Amino acid sequence: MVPRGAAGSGGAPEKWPRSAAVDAMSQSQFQLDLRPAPVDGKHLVADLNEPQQAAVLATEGPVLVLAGAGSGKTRALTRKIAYLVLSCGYEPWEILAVTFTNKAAAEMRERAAHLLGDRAKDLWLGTFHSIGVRLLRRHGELVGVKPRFVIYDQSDQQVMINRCFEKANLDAKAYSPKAFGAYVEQQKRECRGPGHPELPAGDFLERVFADLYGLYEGEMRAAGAVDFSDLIYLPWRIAAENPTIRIEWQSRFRYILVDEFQDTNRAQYQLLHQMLGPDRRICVVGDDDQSIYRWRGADVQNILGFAEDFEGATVIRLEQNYRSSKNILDVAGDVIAQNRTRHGKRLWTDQARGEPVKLYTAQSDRDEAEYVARRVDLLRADHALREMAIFYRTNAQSRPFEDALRSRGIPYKVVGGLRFYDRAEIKDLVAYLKLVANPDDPVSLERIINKPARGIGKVTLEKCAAYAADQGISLWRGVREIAGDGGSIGGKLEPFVKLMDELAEVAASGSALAVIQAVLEGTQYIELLEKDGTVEAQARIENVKELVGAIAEFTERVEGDRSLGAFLDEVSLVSDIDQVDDDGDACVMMTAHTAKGLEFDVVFVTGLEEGLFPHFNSSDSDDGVEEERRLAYVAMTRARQRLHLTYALSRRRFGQSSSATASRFLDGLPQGAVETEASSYRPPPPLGSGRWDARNRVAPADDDPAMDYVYDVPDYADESQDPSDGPGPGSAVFHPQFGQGRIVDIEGQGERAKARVRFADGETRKLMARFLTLL
DNA sequence: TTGGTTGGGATTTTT
DNA sequence: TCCCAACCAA
Repeated sequence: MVPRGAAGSGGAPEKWPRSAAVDAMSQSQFQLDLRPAPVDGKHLVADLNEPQQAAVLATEGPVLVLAGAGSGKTRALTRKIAYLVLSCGYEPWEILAVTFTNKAAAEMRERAAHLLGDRAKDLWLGTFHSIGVRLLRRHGELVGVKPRFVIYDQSDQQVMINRCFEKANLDAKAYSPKAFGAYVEQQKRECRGPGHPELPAGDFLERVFADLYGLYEGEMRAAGAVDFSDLIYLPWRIAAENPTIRIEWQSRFRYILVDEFQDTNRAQYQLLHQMLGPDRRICVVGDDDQSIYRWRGADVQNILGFAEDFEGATVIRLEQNYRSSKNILDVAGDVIAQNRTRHGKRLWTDQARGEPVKLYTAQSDRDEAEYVARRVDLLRADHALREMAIFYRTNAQSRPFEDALRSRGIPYKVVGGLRFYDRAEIKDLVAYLKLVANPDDPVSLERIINKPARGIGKVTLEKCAAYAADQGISLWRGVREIAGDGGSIGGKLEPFVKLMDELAEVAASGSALAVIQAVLEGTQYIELLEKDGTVEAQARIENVKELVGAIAEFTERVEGDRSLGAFLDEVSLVSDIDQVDDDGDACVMMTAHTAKGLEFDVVFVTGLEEGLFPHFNSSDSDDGVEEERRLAYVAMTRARQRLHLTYALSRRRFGQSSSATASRFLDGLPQGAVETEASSYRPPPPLGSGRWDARNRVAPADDDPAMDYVYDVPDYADESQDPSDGPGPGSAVFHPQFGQGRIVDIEGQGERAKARVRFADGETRKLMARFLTLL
């Protein structure tokens, strides 16, 4: 390959946007010499299957790739990028590739680097949000955003909303600030700003919110802050309102690729439309069966209607799965097949059947966790721990698994829950950094003005706020002016103002690392924690050190004056999954949502109970249940070799245990592919036979991981758990001959009770209830 | 202003 | 069960 020399660095896309003159120069003068001659792309697709090849080679006009789970879409996508650059004459910075997470972007860049070398650095590759930040940094003034804006996360935004409620004299109890936050997000998702004619104004509340929306936006701009939705909405507005910019973007992004297209929302779709030139060179990749973010505003219609929206679009289906064994694919396929609203496709594989999918019925959440931990321990012989993952519906479910793994000394890693950057001590320190970057940010200021304690309480702060409002200046300027006036309040404020001035000086000449060190120095943050001496304080110190480490690492990566701002941008946009590093061998656990896009040798999908997975809050609508089912499908299709499904008959919630029944997603699993395992407990009582007795428990067999527990006997003697309210229509049951089923109805009582049961094979049979065991 | 206690409420999922 | 917000005492 011809080295790119001068034109390469001169045309560095990071300095974007270059003036038109530079563009013209680099193209006319250097293009002939330095653009590598297009190479025949055959070697790039030689090892791909036919539809994958088609996806890579379709470079004119809109392309929709419907890519099933594990069908090699990332591979096809990366090859396509390489093909565009190496064979079609695109420069890397003319290609925009949007991924769902930063981690996915980093992976794609790394893969692209194998094919493109250094040039991969120049690709526009990131999440919608990170791309949005870059666009907004450059052109934000056009929509009233300062170039040095900070990004508010959800909790910062909530604080700002509370301020607005106070300013507007609204009772936070009568008009929920949370609901308003959701309102703002929803409007921006629909590309509607304050005063937009289509803002909902039906009821009183909506009119109150519509007014408040204007106030909120004004306060955000004055604070030099943007919220998450702004990162999409504002770039869209810039393009929509400024034809020159729109044309500039369109000619810059000559080819656009979007991954996980099923989870894009309307604003993202609209932004794409703005950036897309008349040639419509766009390739979107997604899977309607894996759409799991409808609750966050994702619009499946984007992918379902793509072919109509983009007339003449090429549609390509990737249906061969390279990831999972046939048994796993069969089970997942049967689960998703029960959804009505889908394109309808069936993945296939030429892999072997593999291990049967294991279904385990646990007595309790603890029993479930013990089973999983024991399995993990056994499977360590064949699989690295990092190749084993435990998935659950809600973060709160992680604890029993943590306990069980810890007690066996198995290293594990919990992904999600409380994010690193959401921890109080980290938020404090980041708030200092944010304030240095943008002193007008009142949310960060209020957070840290009295951390550590400086005797600045509510009253003092209110006086400052009143003064600032009176003078029409920012809170920070109000604080600074009062600090200088020699009064008693001023005396308390002065040291703080002095500290901030010092920090600003450090920031002016130093890196982000220098600033954080000055913050720690000036606040004695670590020393104060040390004095505390508690275990929690120790953990906090560790976190602080980790933050400093992260900043040090970052400062090396990004040089110079931009490092503080760039670091803040990055921390504002990291997600849980981005934080997962591959070093260290540990079993990982996370929610099913977080699992999207990952794969493991061994997967445990846990808590498959009615009300939990599918979750109550989604169970009342068909759409809701279908989304839950897709989520279950996503979770199951992460598995390469072994898939374990588990549920528990009793589960602790809010500290007390309540009984549960098997999830409907376990109904009708394909007989041949699934193997049932029961817990060590003697099965619960036949219907109508009275109470279950712990004495009936059979002795566990030593070598069976399911037979490992002799404790945790469910407390059926407890009044609240009277079994009479257990078995009934809907209960999951087990029959020695017909397997699992669900009771339709029961006749008679005691020994002579008969039940009609719908079994997994779809048949409904009438049987003596005493031959059934309640699951 | 601060720090502690107490009572009520929470749990869906997150860029 | 745990976490936070509101309240209260010093």
